[in-house]
Amino acid sequence: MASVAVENYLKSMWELGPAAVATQELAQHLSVAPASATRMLQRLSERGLVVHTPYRGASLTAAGERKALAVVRRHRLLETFLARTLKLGRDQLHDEAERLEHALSPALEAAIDDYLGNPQRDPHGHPIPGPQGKLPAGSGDVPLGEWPLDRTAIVSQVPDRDVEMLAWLEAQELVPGRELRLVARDPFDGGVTVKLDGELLQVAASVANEVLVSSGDEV
Amino acid sequence: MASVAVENYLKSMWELGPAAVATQELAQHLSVAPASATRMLQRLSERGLVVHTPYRGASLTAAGERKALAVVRRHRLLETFLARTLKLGRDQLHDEAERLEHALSPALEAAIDDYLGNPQRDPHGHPIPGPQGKLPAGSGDVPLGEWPLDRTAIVSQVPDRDVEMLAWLEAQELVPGRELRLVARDPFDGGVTVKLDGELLQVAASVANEVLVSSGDEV
DNA sequence: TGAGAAATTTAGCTGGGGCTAAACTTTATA
DNA sequence: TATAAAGTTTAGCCCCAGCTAAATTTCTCA
Repeated sequence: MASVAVENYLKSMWELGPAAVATQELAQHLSVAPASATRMLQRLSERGLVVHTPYRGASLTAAGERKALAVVRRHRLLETFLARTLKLGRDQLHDEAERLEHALSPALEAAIDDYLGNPQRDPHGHPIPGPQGKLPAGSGDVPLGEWPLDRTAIVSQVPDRDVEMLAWLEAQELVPGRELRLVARDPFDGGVTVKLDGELLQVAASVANEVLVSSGDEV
Repeated sequence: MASVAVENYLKSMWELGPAAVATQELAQHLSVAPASATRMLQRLSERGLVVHTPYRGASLTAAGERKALAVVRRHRLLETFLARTLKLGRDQLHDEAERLEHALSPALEAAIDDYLGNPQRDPHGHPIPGPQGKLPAGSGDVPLGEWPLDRTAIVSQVPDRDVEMLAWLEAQELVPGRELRLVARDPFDGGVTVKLDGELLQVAASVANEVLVSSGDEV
């Protein structure tokens, strides 16, 4: 039903939401001209997937969000599937899933979910929406930069788009499941120093904002 | 580079070839109007992928065939991969691979090939073109209907599109690798009677033409 | 062999989804 | 608070790939 383009717009809207998304922001995220985004928002609006207030941005309707989450689910299931079967590195997963997510039938989606044992998180630690679009908790996850000093944390989520950052994180073994402790916070730019297995590591603010951690007490 | 539509046209051309393919035949195979096929043939001709003689049909150029075989390769690798990992039935494979084949990157194709150990045949027994588009032998395969009487044969290929026929074949366990013997041939319509594990089975001409067998002596 | 049937191509339309340039709002600043 | 800058939308264009109807070519058979 929904074309590849429509699915991508909805997914981007979801990723940039839930607050109203500016036309330009959306256009940049999708690498299209602002005028193209405007037109698509108008179409999505007609289809009831988006609420678009001219000059004020747009946000997903409930129906739009449902469709967006279906795409996100397929994406994350695919990443998990490719990692599990083919042992692809975390940095390869995103691009591959990005293409395949639009070609996955409901039957195949179900088969993959089944094969994987209904996973709750993908290899980046991102929660996988359920078949009806319900997102599992993941609520306790906070940016590494905001974690209190001297309390043990477990890395729960790393970014998936930024291959550079991902490679660096991988090299430091700063991956989901890793345990660490915050030993210092730079008061100006938000960079932090963490201790991993006794080793001290300097983490830039941009990275500390993208890496999420939790106490590890959750399911 | 090549759109989904272009890839599908090339694949159909290859499946219907190697003799010149009539516009109507192509159109039917792709479920489009004949006029649409004409226009696409003209475009493919401009791009040097096809030789089109107006009113006389078209055939693939070497470049076109290379691209077609790349699509076929992805299709058959995907079928093999899905069967191996997800245990999908032979009758589900085709449709799924049909969609995914257009979204497979070279890197992922290579990873799958590797994971599978460079398979030579897909689950239907169809030969998988190599990375450079070379087709493995499969030369000894002949239609079941043309096999000599009373000589042992091994089923080597079954159709992949016809879900009905595939289900029937599956039910009779007439699948690649199965051993059988021709005990009678209907002189009029080409139907045959085969013996499977001592059981006699009547096989209609339409089926006997689609199922390929060999002596099993090959690689 | 010549007329009708069948196949094919051309002409002209549709819609999706890009783009740039120009017009219009909103925001920011002097 | 007026005006310039920034953001957004409209207007008008492009290509792709489908469609139908009409024109053309080829085939067939009386």
